[in-house]
Amino acid sequence: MKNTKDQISDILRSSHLSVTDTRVKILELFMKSNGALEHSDFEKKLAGQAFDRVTIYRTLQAFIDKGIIHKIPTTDTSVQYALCRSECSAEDHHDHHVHFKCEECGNTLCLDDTDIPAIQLPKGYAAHNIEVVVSGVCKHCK
Amino acid sequence: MKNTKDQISDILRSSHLSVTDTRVKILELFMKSNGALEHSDFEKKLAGQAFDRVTIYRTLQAFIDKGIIHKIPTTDTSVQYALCRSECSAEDHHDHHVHFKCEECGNTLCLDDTDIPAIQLPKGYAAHNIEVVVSGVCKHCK
DNA sequence: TATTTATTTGCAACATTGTTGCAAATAAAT
DNA sequence: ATTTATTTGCAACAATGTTGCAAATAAATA
Repeated sequence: MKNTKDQISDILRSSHLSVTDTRVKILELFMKSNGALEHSDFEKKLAGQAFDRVTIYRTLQAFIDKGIIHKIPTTDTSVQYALCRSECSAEDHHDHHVHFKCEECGNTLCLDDTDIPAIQLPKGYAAHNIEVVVSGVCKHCK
Repeated sequence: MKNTKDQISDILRSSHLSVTDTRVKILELFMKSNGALEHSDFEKKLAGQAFDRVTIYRTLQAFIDKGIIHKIPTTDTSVQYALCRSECSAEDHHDHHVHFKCEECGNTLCLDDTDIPAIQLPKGYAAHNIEVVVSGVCKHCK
């Protein structure tokens, strides 16, 4: 059984990204976290550890480009990021699961086993991607 | 049949908001538009007409608070706003319709007649609100 | 392993977006 | 017409996101 560091190196290498401190650290945080993270979370969690704001932006963008993480839509100006499952690739982010935002703890979760139902669009509309974000109370807060 | 200005005054008054130039102008833009609008749209459309940035922020927030408009989630830092239908109120934004973002024209539309299907959440999760944003190609761009 | 090459990082500077307090202007109430 | 309450615009600030470039680091090569 591989340790986390090795897993992370593998993910980076298979995405053709060099293995650097920042990238390892950020992926570690994703793997430790049970929910989505946003940019400011990284600035907080990495505070004092001398990771530049700009580097965090660029790292997250690189992970998006390579299909390692995906964005979750929000109604505010924050951008939530979560790890993709293994099936995702750079070209095709098929994260066909529901996202859940808990109004109590504020956490956003990927409900990996909750499928997105088919939606009957009006005539003339073609769907490429469907995002579902449910808000409410999660099982830990109820 | 009432004209738009009168309709707008009615909406504002019934929400207990004073009828001011900025509010009328912004509601007009919403009524003219066939899709969602974001803050920067107003800065552009109202450019030269001496409406302060801050006033636009406060106007949009007031409209949200009164249930006149609602936000549509996005995966970027923009915030999209669209008119609510008459059934919405300050306490209850029940906009149970699907939102559609066209990848061609960039427009975001409310598909008012497309219902959001029921979603079976895992045990322990309680849903208060469900947001569905479909992206693809709209009927005008196909 | 040492050296070269390619990539990534941190810094500085800047652009954009969102917020707050307060006096002046405007709308509503009297 | 006057008073009262609300809204606006300005200034100043805070937070967030972007770009160019030299220095640092990782990967590739010898």
